[in-house]
Amino acid sequence: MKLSTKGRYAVMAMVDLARHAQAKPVSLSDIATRQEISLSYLEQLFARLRRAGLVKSVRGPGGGYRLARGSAETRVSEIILAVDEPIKATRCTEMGATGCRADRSKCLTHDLWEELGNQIHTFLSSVSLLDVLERRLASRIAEAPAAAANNDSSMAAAS
Amino acid sequence: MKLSTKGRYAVMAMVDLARHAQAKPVSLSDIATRQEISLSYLEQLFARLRRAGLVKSVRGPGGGYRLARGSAETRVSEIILAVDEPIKATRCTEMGATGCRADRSKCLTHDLWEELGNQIHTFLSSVSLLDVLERRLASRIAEAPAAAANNDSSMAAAS
DNA sequence: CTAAACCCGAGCTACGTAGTCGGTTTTTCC
DNA sequence: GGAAAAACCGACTACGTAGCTCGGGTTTAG
Repeated sequence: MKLSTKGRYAVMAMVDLARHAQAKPVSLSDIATRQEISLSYLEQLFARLRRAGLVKSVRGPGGGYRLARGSAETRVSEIILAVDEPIKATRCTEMGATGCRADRSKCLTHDLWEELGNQIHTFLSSVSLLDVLERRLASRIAEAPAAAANNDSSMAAAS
Repeated sequence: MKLSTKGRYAVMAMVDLARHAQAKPVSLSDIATRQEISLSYLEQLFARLRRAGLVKSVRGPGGGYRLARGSAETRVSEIILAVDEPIKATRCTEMGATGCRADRSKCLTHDLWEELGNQIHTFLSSVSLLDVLERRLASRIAEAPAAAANNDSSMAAAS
């Protein structure tokens, strides 16, 4: 799961789309001005979102985009996966399975990154567009039991 | 929390260091050959790790590095924060607080990224070097209750 | 038939990662 | 004391790619 500004832009746009969903479809230029994202860049993002089946397009004047499903059925993880294609993750996966298993010690961290990926995906899968709109971001996740003593709090989302 | 290969290299090196911790300190060239990371690059990483107080150096022949604390007391999150300085996250933070609060609709996703950052940090804080060494990566985190229906499983760690 | 929208892909640019290089300083051991 | 092993330092660079622009289509309402 890649976490870039591209994915963030896509989510911003989709939230905007969900917010302004009405009878009429929403045009990209509306989203562009509201969210301050360039129109042509948005077009690229929505091309991918459409191919992924997350939105439907209506062409011609008065056209625009609609959510393919409801805002409660569209999860953030889907949006990010649609625009940021997955790419390779841990060094050993590039080496094609064998190299990794051959020298165990080299890939001690392998499980760690995989598990981290799972965590991120699980979280983002648990959040729908509607959740974001209504600011329902309950820490769905139980606090880690031990070890969470000090908080070097300088947090920031990944880029 | 930035998730780059730099951070991964640092964690790999620190796990290697924890694994080979003995009476003698571990030299970077040993780590370099075992983990296939260039020596000079490792030097840069360990300079930061040292400044962050995660390792101690011993100079001169037979010198090298030691963990400043035990492997059970060193958390993965600390390593990543030490080498990948935090950087800006959510666009509105760059705009300096006011801009964000002024137009609420623009920052609907703000809470989402912040919460995601918390999730990642919480997870990585819950894992110590010893945990990685012994492959104790229990899904410390409760499965998300609803919504986790489909698994579009193409996962990969962030880059 | 015109204009509003979507659609498409080629191309550009600035930035950060990942890495090199050449050197200095400390310290051990012969 | 001198050689050698290590940490230390900082400047420099190549390269990928994220992020964005441009210039054209194509569809369709009015």
